[in-house]
Amino acid sequence: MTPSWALDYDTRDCSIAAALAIVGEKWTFLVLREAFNGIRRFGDMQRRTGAPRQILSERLGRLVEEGILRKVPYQEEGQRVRSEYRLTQRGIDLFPVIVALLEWGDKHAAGPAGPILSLTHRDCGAPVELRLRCTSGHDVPSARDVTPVPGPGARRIA
Amino acid sequence: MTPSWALDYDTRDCSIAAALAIVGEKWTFLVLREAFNGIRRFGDMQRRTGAPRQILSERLGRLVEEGILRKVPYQEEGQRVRSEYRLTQRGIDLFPVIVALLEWGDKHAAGPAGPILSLTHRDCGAPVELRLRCTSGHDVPSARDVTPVPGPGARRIA
DNA sequence: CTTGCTAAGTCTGTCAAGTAGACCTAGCTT
DNA sequence: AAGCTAGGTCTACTTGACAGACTTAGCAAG
Repeated sequence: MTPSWALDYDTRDCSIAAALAIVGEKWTFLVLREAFNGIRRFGDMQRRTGAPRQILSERLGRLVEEGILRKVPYQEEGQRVRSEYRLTQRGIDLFPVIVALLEWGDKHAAGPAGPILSLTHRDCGAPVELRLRCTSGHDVPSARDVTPVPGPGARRIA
Repeated sequence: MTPSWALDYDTRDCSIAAALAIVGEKWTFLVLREAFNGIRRFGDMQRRTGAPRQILSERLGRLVEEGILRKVPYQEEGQRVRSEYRLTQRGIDLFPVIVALLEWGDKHAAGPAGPILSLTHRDCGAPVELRLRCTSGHDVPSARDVTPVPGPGARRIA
Protein backbone atom coordinates (compact mmCIF):
# COMPACT_ATOMS: atom_id res chain seq x y z
CA MET A 1 0.00 0.00 0.00
CA THR A 2 2.83 2.50 0.56
CA PRO A 3 5.71 1.58 -1.70
CA SER A 4 8.35 4.28 -1.72
CA TRP A 5 9.63 2.97 -5.05
CA ALA A 6 6.49 4.04 -6.89
CA LEU A 7 7.83 7.52 -7.57
CA ASP A 8 10.88 6.15 -9.37
CA TYR A 9 8.89 4.38 -12.06
CA ASP A 10 7.31 5.54 -15.24
CA THR A 11 3.53 5.59 -15.49
CA ARG A 12 3.21 5.47 -19.26
CA ASP A 13 2.15 2.15 -20.79
CA CYS A 14 0.02 1.58 -17.70
CA SER A 15 -2.56 -1.12 -18.31
CA ILE A 16 -5.18 0.79 -16.40
CA ALA A 17 -4.71 3.90 -18.52
CA ALA A 18 -4.74 1.74 -21.66
CA ALA A 19 -7.99 0.09 -20.60
CA LEU A 20 -9.52 3.46 -19.76
CA ALA A 21 -8.53 4.84 -23.15
CA ILE A 22 -10.81 2.21 -24.67
CA VAL A 23 -13.68 1.87 -22.21
CA GLY A 24 -13.13 4.79 -19.83
CA GLU A 25 -15.91 7.07 -20.94
CA LYS A 26 -19.08 7.70 -19.02
CA TRP A 27 -21.58 6.23 -21.47
CA THR A 28 -19.36 3.33 -22.44
CA PHE A 29 -19.74 1.75 -19.02
CA LEU A 30 -23.50 2.05 -19.20
CA VAL A 31 -23.51 0.52 -22.66
CA LEU A 32 -21.54 -2.41 -21.28
CA ARG A 33 -23.90 -2.73 -18.33
CA GLU A 34 -26.78 -3.09 -20.76
CA ALA A 35 -24.84 -5.47 -22.96
CA PHE A 36 -24.37 -7.75 -19.95
CA ASN A 37 -28.10 -7.40 -19.29
CA GLY A 38 -28.68 -8.87 -22.72
CA ILE A 39 -29.59 -5.64 -24.49
CA ARG A 40 -28.45 -5.67 -28.09
CA ARG A 41 -30.34 -3.10 -30.11
CA PHE A 42 -29.62 0.54 -30.65
CA GLY A 43 -33.02 1.78 -29.57
CA ASP A 44 -33.13 -0.33 -26.43
CA MET A 45 -29.66 0.87 -25.50
CA GLN A 46 -30.74 4.43 -26.03
CA ARG A 47 -33.83 4.12 -23.88
CA ARG A 48 -32.08 2.28 -21.10
CA THR A 49 -28.88 4.28 -20.88
CA GLY A 50 -30.36 7.66 -21.73
CA ALA A 51 -27.32 8.40 -23.88
CA PRO A 52 -27.79 10.94 -26.70
CA ARG A 53 -28.11 9.11 -30.01
CA GLN A 54 -24.97 10.61 -31.45
CA ILE A 55 -22.83 9.64 -28.47
CA LEU A 56 -24.32 6.17 -28.39
CA SER A 57 -23.61 5.70 -32.08
CA GLU A 58 -20.03 6.82 -31.61
CA ARG A 59 -19.43 4.66 -28.55
CA LEU A 60 -20.91 1.56 -30.14
CA GLY A 61 -18.72 2.17 -33.17
CA ARG A 62 -15.67 2.49 -30.96
CA LEU A 63 -16.47 -0.70 -29.08
CA VAL A 64 -16.89 -2.57 -32.36
CA GLU A 65 -13.57 -1.17 -33.62
CA GLU A 66 -11.90 -2.34 -30.45
CA GLY A 67 -13.36 -5.81 -30.76
CA ILE A 68 -15.46 -5.56 -27.60
CA LEU A 69 -18.76 -5.74 -29.44
CA ARG A 70 -19.52 -7.16 -32.85
CA LYS A 71 -22.37 -6.31 -35.21
CA VAL A 72 -24.69 -9.19 -36.06
CA PRO A 73 -27.48 -8.83 -38.65
CA TYR A 74 -31.03 -9.68 -37.65
CA GLN A 75 -34.40 -9.28 -39.28
CA GLU A 76 -37.68 -8.59 -37.57
CA GLU A 77 -40.92 -9.75 -39.22
CA GLY A 78 -41.77 -7.28 -41.98
CA GLN A 79 -38.75 -5.11 -41.32
CA ARG A 80 -35.54 -4.65 -43.20
CA VAL A 81 -32.30 -6.24 -42.00
CA ARG A 82 -30.70 -4.37 -39.15
CA SER A 83 -27.67 -4.84 -36.92
CA GLU A 84 -27.51 -5.73 -33.27
CA TYR A 85 -24.49 -5.54 -31.00
CA ARG A 86 -23.17 -8.54 -29.11
CA LEU A 87 -20.31 -8.94 -26.69
CA THR A 88 -17.19 -10.68 -27.94
CA GLN A 89 -14.91 -12.65 -25.62
CA ARG A 90 -12.85 -9.49 -25.22
CA GLY A 91 -16.01 -7.75 -24.11
CA ILE A 92 -17.09 -10.54 -21.80
CA ASP A 93 -13.71 -10.24 -20.09
CA LEU A 94 -14.81 -6.78 -18.94
CA PHE A 95 -17.44 -8.34 -16.70
CA PRO A 96 -15.37 -8.04 -13.51
CA VAL A 97 -15.08 -4.29 -14.06
CA ILE A 98 -18.85 -3.96 -14.21
CA VAL A 99 -19.33 -6.27 -11.24
CA ALA A 100 -16.79 -4.32 -9.19
CA LEU A 101 -18.61 -1.06 -9.91
CA LEU A 102 -21.93 -2.70 -9.11
CA GLU A 103 -20.70 -4.05 -5.79
CA TRP A 104 -19.20 -0.73 -4.76
CA GLY A 105 -22.35 1.08 -5.81
CA ASP A 106 -24.55 -1.35 -3.91
CA LYS A 107 -22.49 -0.84 -0.78
CA HIS A 108 -21.76 2.87 -0.94
CA ALA A 109 -24.17 4.57 -3.31
CA ALA A 110 -27.31 2.45 -3.28
CA GLY A 111 -30.74 3.93 -3.78
CA PRO A 112 -33.22 3.89 -0.90
CA ALA A 113 -34.89 0.63 -1.93
CA GLY A 114 -31.74 -1.42 -2.32
CA PRO A 115 -30.01 -2.74 -5.43
CA ILE A 116 -32.15 -2.98 -8.54
CA LEU A 117 -30.01 -5.71 -10.01
CA SER A 118 -28.64 -8.85 -8.47
CA LEU A 119 -26.27 -11.37 -10.04
CA THR A 120 -26.82 -15.07 -9.46
CA HIS A 121 -24.97 -18.24 -10.33
CA ARG A 122 -26.70 -19.81 -13.33
CA ASP A 123 -26.17 -23.32 -11.96
CA CYS A 124 -27.25 -22.89 -8.33
CA GLY A 125 -28.96 -19.51 -8.07
CA ALA A 126 -26.77 -18.22 -5.27
CA PRO A 127 -25.56 -14.59 -5.41
CA VAL A 128 -22.28 -14.02 -7.22
CA GLU A 129 -19.49 -11.88 -5.81
CA LEU A 130 -15.92 -10.85 -6.57
CA ARG A 131 -13.13 -12.16 -4.37
CA LEU A 132 -9.44 -11.34 -4.30
CA ARG A 133 -7.26 -14.42 -4.09
CA CYS A 134 -3.58 -15.08 -4.51
CA THR A 135 -2.37 -17.84 -6.78
CA SER A 136 -1.17 -19.82 -3.76
CA GLY A 137 -4.80 -20.09 -2.77
CA HIS A 138 -5.03 -17.61 0.09
CA ASP A 139 -7.96 -15.29 0.45
CA VAL A 140 -6.95 -11.64 0.19
CA PRO A 141 -9.58 -9.80 2.18
CA SER A 142 -8.52 -6.21 1.51
CA ALA A 143 -6.34 -3.91 -0.54
CA ARG A 144 -4.26 -3.58 2.62
CA ASP A 145 -3.07 -7.15 2.13
CA VAL A 146 -1.75 -6.39 -1.34
CA THR A 147 1.75 -5.16 -2.17
CA PRO A 148 2.21 -3.61 -5.59
CA VAL A 149 5.58 -4.43 -7.17
CA PRO A 150 7.11 -3.38 -10.50
CA GLY A 151 6.20 -5.80 -13.29
CA PRO A 152 8.25 -6.99 -16.26
CA GLY A 153 7.42 -3.90 -18.30
CA ALA A 154 8.35 -1.44 -15.56
CA ARG A 155 10.88 1.25 -16.43
CA ARG A 156 12.68 3.57 -14.08
CA ILE A 157 12.34 7.24 -14.81
CA ALA A 158 15.45 8.46 -16.63
CA MET B 1 -26.81 -13.22 -20.07
CA THR B 2 -29.96 -12.74 -22.16
CA PRO B 3 -32.85 -11.99 -19.85
CA SER B 4 -35.90 -10.88 -21.75
CA TRP B 5 -37.25 -9.20 -18.64
CA ALA B 6 -34.53 -6.58 -18.68
CA LEU B 7 -36.52 -4.27 -20.92
CA ASP B 8 -39.41 -4.17 -18.48
CA TYR B 9 -37.40 -2.67 -15.66
CA ASP B 10 -36.36 0.81 -14.84
CA THR B 11 -32.69 1.70 -15.05
CA ARG B 12 -32.70 4.71 -12.77
CA ASP B 13 -31.18 4.25 -9.31
CA CYS B 14 -28.74 1.82 -10.84
CA SER B 15 -25.78 1.21 -8.55
CA ILE B 16 -23.38 1.26 -11.45
CA ALA B 17 -24.59 4.64 -12.64
CA ALA B 18 -24.46 5.91 -9.05
CA ALA B 19 -20.89 4.70 -8.65
CA LEU B 20 -19.92 6.24 -11.97
CA ALA B 21 -21.44 9.57 -10.96
CA ILE B 22 -18.88 9.67 -8.16
CA VAL B 23 -15.78 8.04 -9.61
CA GLY B 24 -16.59 7.71 -13.30
CA GLU B 25 -14.43 10.41 -14.72
CA LYS B 26 -11.28 9.80 -16.67
CA TRP B 27 -8.76 11.34 -14.28
CA THR B 28 -10.48 10.06 -11.17
CA PHE B 29 -9.53 6.47 -11.98
CA LEU B 30 -5.91 7.46 -12.46
CA VAL B 31 -5.93 9.35 -9.18
CA LEU B 32 -7.22 6.22 -7.48
CA ARG B 33 -4.59 4.10 -9.19
CA GLU B 34 -1.93 6.34 -7.74
CA ALA B 35 -3.61 6.40 -4.34
CA PHE B 36 -3.38 2.60 -4.26
CA ASN B 37 0.27 2.92 -5.27
CA GLY B 38 0.79 4.91 -2.12
CA ILE B 39 0.96 8.34 -3.73
CA ARG B 40 -0.46 11.02 -1.46
CA ARG B 41 0.75 14.43 -2.52
CA PHE B 42 -0.66 16.82 -5.03
CA GLY B 43 2.54 17.30 -6.97
CA ASP B 44 3.31 13.58 -7.18
CA MET B 45 -0.24 12.92 -8.36
CA GLN B 46 0.13 15.55 -11.00
CA ARG B 47 3.42 14.23 -12.32
CA ARG B 48 2.28 10.61 -12.34
CA THR B 49 -1.21 11.03 -13.76
CA GLY B 50 -0.44 13.92 -16.11
CA ALA B 51 -3.74 15.51 -15.11
CA PRO B 52 -4.03 19.29 -15.52
CA ARG B 53 -3.64 20.94 -12.14
CA GLN B 54 -7.11 22.41 -12.17
CA ILE B 55 -8.77 19.10 -12.92
CA LEU B 56 -6.67 17.32 -10.34
CA SER B 57 -7.59 19.90 -7.73
CA GLU B 58 -11.26 19.55 -8.53
CA ARG B 59 -11.21 15.74 -8.58
CA LEU B 60 -9.32 15.48 -5.30
CA GLY B 61 -11.84 17.86 -3.78
CA ARG B 62 -14.71 15.77 -5.06
CA LEU B 63 -13.18 12.54 -3.73
CA VAL B 64 -12.71 14.16 -0.32
CA GLU B 65 -16.33 15.39 -0.39
CA GLU B 66 -17.49 11.89 -1.20
CA GLY B 67 -15.46 10.40 1.63
CA ILE B 68 -13.17 8.39 -0.63
CA LEU B 69 -10.05 10.34 0.29
CA ARG B 70 -9.36 12.37 3.40
CA LYS B 71 -6.93 15.25 3.84
CA VAL B 72 -4.23 14.69 6.42
CA PRO B 73 -1.81 17.45 7.40
CA TYR B 74 1.92 16.79 7.19
CA GLN B 75 4.99 18.92 7.54
CA GLU B 76 8.25 18.52 5.67
CA GLU B 77 11.48 19.77 7.29
CA GLY B 78 11.60 23.55 6.85
CA GLN B 79 8.31 23.74 5.01
CA ARG B 80 4.90 24.92 6.03
CA VAL B 81 2.16 22.49 6.92
CA ARG B 82 0.51 20.96 3.85
CA SER B 83 -2.18 18.38 3.18
CA GLU B 84 -1.85 14.94 1.75
CA TYR B 85 -4.64 12.73 0.53
CA ARG B 86 -5.22 9.25 1.92
CA LEU B 87 -7.75 6.59 1.08
CA THR B 88 -10.60 6.02 3.50
CA GLN B 89 -12.28 2.66 3.90
CA ARG B 90 -14.82 3.77 1.34
CA GLY B 91 -11.94 4.45 -1.01
CA ILE B 92 -10.17 1.19 -0.25
CA ASP B 93 -13.39 -0.60 -1.21
CA LEU B 94 -12.83 0.66 -4.75
CA PHE B 95 -9.78 -1.57 -5.06
CA PRO B 96 -11.57 -4.31 -7.02
CA VAL B 97 -12.57 -1.77 -9.67
CA ILE B 98 -8.94 -0.79 -10.19
CA VAL B 99 -7.79 -4.41 -10.14
CA ALA B 100 -10.44 -5.39 -12.69
CA LEU B 101 -9.32 -2.62 -15.03
CA LEU B 102 -5.70 -3.61 -14.48
CA GLU B 103 -6.36 -7.26 -15.27
CA TRP B 104 -8.32 -6.45 -18.41
CA GLY B 105 -5.67 -4.00 -19.52
CA ASP B 106 -2.90 -6.53 -18.89
CA LYS B 107 -4.71 -9.10 -20.97
CA HIS B 108 -6.11 -6.97 -23.78
CA ALA B 109 -4.26 -3.68 -23.96
CA ALA B 110 -0.80 -4.36 -22.54
CA GLY B 111 2.27 -2.53 -23.74
CA PRO B 112 4.92 -4.46 -25.64
CA ALA B 113 7.07 -5.19 -22.60
CA GLY B 114 4.31 -6.59 -20.41
CA PRO B 115 2.57 -5.16 -17.36
CA ILE B 116 4.42 -2.42 -15.53
CA LEU B 117 2.69 -3.19 -12.28
CA SER B 118 2.03 -6.45 -10.55
CA LEU B 119 0.03 -7.06 -7.39
CA THR B 120 1.27 -9.54 -4.83
CA HIS B 121 -0.06 -10.99 -1.60
CA ARG B 122 1.66 -9.17 1.26
CA ASP B 123 1.89 -12.38 3.31
CA CYS B 124 3.20 -14.85 0.73
CA GLY B 125 4.30 -12.82 -2.29
CA ALA B 126 2.16 -14.72 -4.79
CA PRO B 127 0.31 -12.75 -7.47
CA VAL B 128 -3.15 -11.55 -6.58
CA GLU B 129 -6.14 -11.95 -8.87
CA LEU B 130 -9.90 -11.37 -8.92
CA ARG B 131 -12.21 -14.36 -8.93
CA LEU B 132 -15.95 -14.60 -9.30
CA ARG B 133 -17.53 -16.92 -6.75
CA CYS B 134 -21.05 -17.61 -5.65
CA THR B 135 -21.95 -17.60 -1.99
CA SER B 136 -22.50 -21.37 -2.09
CA GLY B 137 -18.80 -21.67 -2.78
CA HIS B 138 -18.77 -22.48 -6.48
CA ASP B 139 -16.27 -20.93 -8.82
CA VAL B 140 -17.94 -18.81 -11.49
CA PRO B 141 -15.51 -18.88 -14.39
CA SER B 142 -17.23 -16.46 -16.76
CA ALA B 143 -19.97 -13.91 -17.20
CA ARG B 144 -21.77 -16.63 -19.15
CA ASP B 145 -22.35 -18.47 -15.89
CA VAL B 146 -24.10 -15.50 -14.33
CA THR B 147 -27.82 -14.77 -14.51
CA PRO B 148 -28.87 -11.21 -13.68
CA VAL B 149 -32.17 -11.01 -11.79
CA PRO B 150 -34.14 -8.02 -10.51
CA GLY B 151 -33.06 -7.00 -7.00
CA PRO B 152 -35.15 -5.68 -4.10
CA GLY B 153 -35.09 -2.13 -5.46
CA ALA B 154 -36.16 -3.10 -8.98
CA ARG B 155 -39.17 -1.30 -10.40
CA ARG B 156 -41.16 -2.17 -13.48
CA ILE B 157 -41.54 0.55 -16.03
CA ALA B 158 -44.95 2.19 -15.67
C1' DC C 1 -45.89 4.02 -57.34
C1' DT C 2 -46.22 7.01 -53.81
C1' DT C 3 -47.04 7.67 -49.15
C1' DG C 4 -46.18 6.39 -44.63
C1' DC C 5 -43.93 3.66 -40.95
C1' DT C 6 -39.93 2.19 -38.30
C1' DA C 7 -35.17 1.59 -36.44
C1' DA C 8 -30.89 3.32 -37.07
C1' DG C 9 -28.00 6.83 -37.72
C1' DT C 10 -26.35 11.81 -39.00
C1' DC C 11 -26.44 17.05 -38.98
C1' DT C 12 -26.68 21.55 -36.60
C1' DG C 13 -26.28 25.01 -33.25
C1' DT C 14 -25.53 25.71 -28.41
C1' DC C 15 -23.47 25.10 -24.16
C1' DA C 16 -20.50 22.77 -20.69
C1' DA C 17 -16.10 20.68 -19.76
C1' DG C 18 -11.27 19.91 -20.49
C1' DT C 19 -6.74 21.91 -21.28
C1' DA C 20 -2.15 24.64 -21.26
C1' DG C 21 0.19 28.11 -19.35
C1' DA C 22 0.61 32.02 -16.55
C1' DC C 23 -0.38 33.73 -12.22
C1' DC C 24 -1.32 33.80 -7.13
C1' DT C 25 -0.69 32.27 -2.02
C1' DA C 26 1.10 30.99 2.43
C1' DG C 27 4.58 29.78 5.32
C1' DC C 28 9.38 29.05 5.75
C1' DT C 29 14.47 30.39 5.03
C1' DT C 30 18.25 33.55 4.09
C1' DA D 1 12.22 41.97 2.59
C1' DA D 2 13.27 38.90 -0.99
C1' DG D 3 13.16 34.21 -2.64
C1' DC D 4 11.77 29.30 -2.56
C1' DT D 5 8.25 25.74 -2.81
C1' DA D 6 3.95 22.98 -2.96
C1' DG D 7 -0.51 23.75 -3.68
C1' DG D 8 -4.00 26.00 -5.85
C1' DT D 9 -6.53 29.53 -9.04
C1' DC D 10 -7.33 32.53 -13.33
C1' DT D 11 -7.69 33.18 -18.39
C1' DA D 12 -8.34 32.12 -23.06
C1' DC D 13 -8.96 28.48 -26.13
C1' DT D 14 -10.41 24.02 -27.81
C1' DT D 15 -12.79 19.92 -27.52
C1' DG D 16 -16.65 17.23 -26.37
C1' DA D 17 -21.60 16.68 -24.83
C1' DC D 18 -26.20 17.54 -25.81
C1' DA D 19 -31.21 18.25 -27.69
C1' DG D 20 -33.85 18.33 -31.47
C1' DA D 21 -34.50 18.11 -36.24
C1' DC D 22 -33.32 15.70 -40.25
C1' DT D 23 -31.92 11.54 -43.31
C1' DT D 24 -31.87 6.73 -44.84
C1' DA D 25 -33.25 2.05 -46.17
C1' DG D 26 -36.47 -1.34 -46.66
C1' DC D 27 -41.14 -2.93 -46.09
C1' DA D 28 -46.28 -2.51 -46.46
C1' DA D 29 -50.75 -0.49 -47.21
C1' DG D 30 -53.55 2.32 -50.16
